[in-house]
Amino acid sequence: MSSAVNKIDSKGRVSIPAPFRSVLEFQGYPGVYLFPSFTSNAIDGGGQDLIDQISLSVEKMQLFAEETDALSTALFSDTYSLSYDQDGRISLPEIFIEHANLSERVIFVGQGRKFQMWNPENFDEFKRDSKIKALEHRNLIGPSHIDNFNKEALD
Amino acid sequence: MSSAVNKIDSKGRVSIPAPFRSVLEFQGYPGVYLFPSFTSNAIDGGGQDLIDQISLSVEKMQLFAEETDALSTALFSDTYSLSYDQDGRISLPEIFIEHANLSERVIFVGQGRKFQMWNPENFDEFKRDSKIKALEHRNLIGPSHIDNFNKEALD
DNA sequence: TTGACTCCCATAATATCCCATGATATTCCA
DNA sequence: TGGAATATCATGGGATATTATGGGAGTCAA
Repeated sequence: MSSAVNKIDSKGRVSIPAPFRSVLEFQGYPGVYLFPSFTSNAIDGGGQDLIDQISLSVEKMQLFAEETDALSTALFSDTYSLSYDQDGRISLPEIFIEHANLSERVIFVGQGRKFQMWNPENFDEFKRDSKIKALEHRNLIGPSHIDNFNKEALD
Repeated sequence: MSSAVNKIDSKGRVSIPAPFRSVLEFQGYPGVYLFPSFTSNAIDGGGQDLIDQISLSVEKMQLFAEETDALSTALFSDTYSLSYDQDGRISLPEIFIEHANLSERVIFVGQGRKFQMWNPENFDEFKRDSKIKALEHRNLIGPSHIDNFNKEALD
């Protein structure tokens, strides 16, 4: 998966990088699920697998707390299921443009089962952040495929 | 899933967002069932599936209840079945305008099999509150997708 | 008549389809 | 192996379809 920078064209379209698409299609749905990252100015994305997993967590949560019902409403309201066109492009809802501070270009960063979309400049900044340094450190300890994805993103 | 803001025009009409319509029509009836939410200043909406499901649970409960009418009255008295016109618009009964405190615009919030209609400002507030509460009680909830959202922050 | 509602049409904005092109990557074959 | 033929991909842009919204005209009831 690794990472790739693509352009947002004048119509607001952006290509999902081909390697990402093949993973998504393997999961059965020719499109992506996108939602704003809770903790950073990025967009979290994934395929059917990711959304199935999240739905499951939500159901579990609802056994324990009524207020999580409210939370899932809040989260799902910002979750979009976007199927891409025959050229593999989607057009981003305004809310994502704002949340991730996007303009010309987007970087797709693979993270195993999911991926993130960033404004490339913001991502560079984030890379310098200590949280990523911590992930780098994990590479030294025990390589996993998730860590490999992150390593490439950091190169 | 997803959400969309639409306008209430001078005649009191509002378009049901196209993605929602296609789900409703798939359920066999070109219209919506609407009823005031019990728990918030919002309107709950859905298609044939939702109403079938509610009817079924009411019937089940009535097998055990003495005052059978009270329950279904409570549930159905404020439930409207509104078919939309060829442009996909409905006009909202006054009771909903009041209950959800609507004026210019409505936000439609998808929730899987059903959806809600809110005054956009009220919904923003609701969204903020539920996220804050969820963060406060994160430790009580256990492993969940909230933690996924926060994993980066916690590492 | 007036007011509420519906049907119908117009329009602007947006989204989608479809094709072209240049760049890069991959394959194939002498 | 080297280099031409082919395929894949990101991107641009024209044409078309869909959508949300405004407003005119008709219907019906009070």
